[in-house]
Amino acid sequence: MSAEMLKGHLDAVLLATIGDDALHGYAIIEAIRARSGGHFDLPEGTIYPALHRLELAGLLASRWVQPDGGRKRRVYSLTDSGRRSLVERRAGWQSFASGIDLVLGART
Amino acid sequence: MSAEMLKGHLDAVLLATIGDDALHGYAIIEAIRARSGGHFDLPEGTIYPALHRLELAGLLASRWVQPDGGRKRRVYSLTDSGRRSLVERRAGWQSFASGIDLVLGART
DNA sequence: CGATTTAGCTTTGCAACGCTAGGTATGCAA
DNA sequence: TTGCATACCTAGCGTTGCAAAGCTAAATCG
Repeated sequence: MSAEMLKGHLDAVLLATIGDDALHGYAIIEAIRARSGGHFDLPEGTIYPALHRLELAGLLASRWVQPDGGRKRRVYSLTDSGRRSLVERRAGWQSFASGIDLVLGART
Repeated sequence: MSAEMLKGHLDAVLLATIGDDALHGYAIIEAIRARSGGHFDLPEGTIYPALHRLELAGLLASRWVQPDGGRKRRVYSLTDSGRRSLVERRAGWQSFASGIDLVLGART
């Protein structure tokens, strides 16, 4: 599932997944898979450009980390602006979802 | 609201709005506005191309109707394939929405 | 009657975005 | 040494919602 449905909601997913942690791209992919109950299994070509986009927009900050044994990772965390945006997007999602629910007559 | 969120869900909205009725484009726009509780106020440039797309895909059928007084309207109704697709899309939406809910930690 | 508003349909072209597909590089186990 | 998992990056494609513009016909109002 999840063909093109994600459009416009990926940013919220990323921001929420990172939350108060500091995660690198690969870990984010796994976290999304886990936390969505297997609903979302997003490819790298989706995640990495999106992270760059969010960093450019000032919602994420990144730094390179060299763990003991293992290769360098780029680790992302929310900026203040990102935290604010997450709150907005959560509300936006709920408003949107209730609108769709009404029209589809689902979850009434 | 609803900047680009609708991407990938418009077809379901249209199919569900038409349902067992036979509606023309303008009426569909108003019906969506009404049934969504004002959440969605979609412009014509969104609706009409989408209707054509769905007709081309065989999910909708259209015919021209000349009402007593008033100008000609193009009236759409679901085909069998469209009805089947609606069922799938409803399920798809619920699956998708519950995935997002899980990740966002909303509506838990 | 003329002017404006509302209903009703169409089309062109843009911008955004998720994804496919390809590539690079590192560490570890068989 | 082969292979796999980890980890990152990017060019380019296809879809899609939307803004903008235009057209026609009915209704409303001065």
